[in-house]
Parts: sequence; structure tokens; C-alpha cells
Amino acid sequence: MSHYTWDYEEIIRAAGHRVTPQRVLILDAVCDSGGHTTLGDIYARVREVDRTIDRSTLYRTLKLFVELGLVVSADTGDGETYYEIAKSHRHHHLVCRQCRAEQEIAHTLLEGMCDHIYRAHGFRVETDHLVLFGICQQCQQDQETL
Amino acid sequence: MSHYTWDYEEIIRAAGHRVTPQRVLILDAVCDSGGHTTLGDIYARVREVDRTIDRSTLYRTLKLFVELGLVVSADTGDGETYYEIAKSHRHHHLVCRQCRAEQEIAHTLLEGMCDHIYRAHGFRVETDHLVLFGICQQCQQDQETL
DNA sequence: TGGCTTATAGCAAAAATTTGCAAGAAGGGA
DNA sequence: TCCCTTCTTGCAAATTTTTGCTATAAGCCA
Repeated sequence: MSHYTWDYEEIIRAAGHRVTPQRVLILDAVCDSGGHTTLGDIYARVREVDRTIDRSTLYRTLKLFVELGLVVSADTGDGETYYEIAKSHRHHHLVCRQCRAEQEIAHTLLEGMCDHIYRAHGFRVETDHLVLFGICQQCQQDQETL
Repeated sequence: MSHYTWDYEEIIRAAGHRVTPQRVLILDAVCDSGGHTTLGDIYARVREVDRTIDRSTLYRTLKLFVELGLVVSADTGDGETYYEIAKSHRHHHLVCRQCRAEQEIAHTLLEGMCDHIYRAHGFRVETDHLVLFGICQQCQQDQETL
């Protein structure tokens, strides 16, 4: 999915921020890389187009995009933070503690929990990109056969 | 709750690590501060007792404790990472995007979700300290009355 | 208890991330 | 279209976090 299909400019402006070439470029880069990307990767892509862009700009912009919900960030536990374009369908990730494998899961699986929390605490959960840790099916089986 | 009540030494050793005075000191510090603490706070506490302890040791130790499950860490979105002693009851946090208020919720509320995920993907979720973002009851009401 | 093996601590240097600031540019209004 | 306000940028410097290295000490075994 390309960000050209949604009005990200409007989202940026509505929040009182300006649409600058640097911001467009960075959003492009996150988009083009598809799936999870790291800051270093985004930086490399951006620099290919504009050599003058500074790392601080990248840090600030990424932070802004996450705040605005344009980009989703997640720390999968290996020290690096991953970034990903927010897709229209909310999704989450499972990360295996053993083999580090990742898989995407539908938001549907979390809806029941959100309801429970709302009923119990009146709190409206809006987390749209969760990373859950645990043990994947494969690793469980491997363990049993030991 | 004090860590004296559980055999943290055994946990450290069982994982093939050594129990050093620095590690005990750091675990003490996390424990004593009760609730969420920051790295800076832990450092200050530790330094009161042992002036020679280095920041790198603190970083490495905290990382180790999180891996071992002795300490639980969470990034509540304001840039700082919080640390907390892993309690016997699994619990999670709700953080309001608007007013930044935090509240603790029982693990029970997540059990249904864990089941769903297990049935759908065979993945056993083990995350024992989740931070969920959203809007708290108070802020929702404030918004309505605007 | 004494000796041996090897994980760990502290130091220093490197790498990553954040921040202050002045010049430049986005967007609104005349 | 031009001007004005103020958000943004790139730079440099500060701050935070990680890493490589060597001496030290934890824990095992005789």
C-alpha cells in the first residue's frame, strides 16, 4: 500500500504541522521499504535522494509520525526499534522469544480484550500496533520432542 | 514486596550467570523504589551505596534482569524507560494519551486474548507486562462536555 | 581450603539519540 | 502575488547508551 492513497498531508496539517519536502521524503522511505524497517535503513534511503538531510531531522520526524499515527513503531526486543507505515487494517505482531520469528495477527483477536478493559475501567484502548512476546508453535513442538 | 522473599539468586545462577554484589545492589534499588522507576533513579540509589559502580554495569545488569524476568521494563511513551520489580501477580498498565495518567490492570483481562491467539496461531503469549495506550475515562468525559 | 576457569566490572572510547539555536521556508492573509 | 509569522531544518554540542578490553572475582572441583 502506498501513502499516496491516503491524505497524509491533511493529517499533518490538521495537527498544526507543516508539510515539508523532508517529511514527504521520509514518509516515502518508510513506505517503500515495506514491512518493518529500522532507522538506519530509512536514513540510507532518504540520503540517496537528499544528501543534506540530517539524522536529527529523521529522529524528530519519525517521532512526529508516530504521534500522528502515520507510522507505527515497535521494539521487538533485539535493541532496534522498527518502523512501519500504519496500514488501514490494524494489526499486531507476535515475536517468539526463542527463535525470534515474527508473525502478524489481526486486530480482531484483541477486540475482546479491549471490550473487557473498557467495561472494567472505562478506558478506551487505542494501541494500534502491539508486539506480544511468547513462544511460537514450532518452538513449543521442538521443546516437547527433546 | 521484597525480593528477599524469592530465590532470585537461584534464577540468576540457573541461567548460567553469577550473583555479584553489584547485581544484588541493583536489584535492591529497583525493589526499594517501589512501582515504576527510571534508570537515573536507580543509578542514584545504587551510587549512594557504592560510588564506584559504573553506568555501563547498570545498563548491562538491567538488561539481564529483564531477560531473566526479574525486572519488567516498559516505555510509556514519554521517552524514558521504566523499570519495575516483577511481582508475583502479572499486571499491565494503561496509559492515557491525553493526560498521561497510568493505571494498573489485572492480567485476567488479557487471558481471553491470549486464548484466542493460542487457538488461532498456536502461539503462547508470555508477555507479562504490557503497556496499552488509549484514552482514560476522565478524558473521555471531558471531551464530551466540550 | 586453594586453585582454576571464565563471567563480570570498571574504564575509556565509540556510537546512538537528543537538544539549542539561527537561518530558511511553509502556509495564511492582505 | 507578496509579506509576515512561526514552524522546521541542519549544524554543532550535549547527553545517553553501547561496546571492547583487561584485571578481578564468582563459583566449581579436588
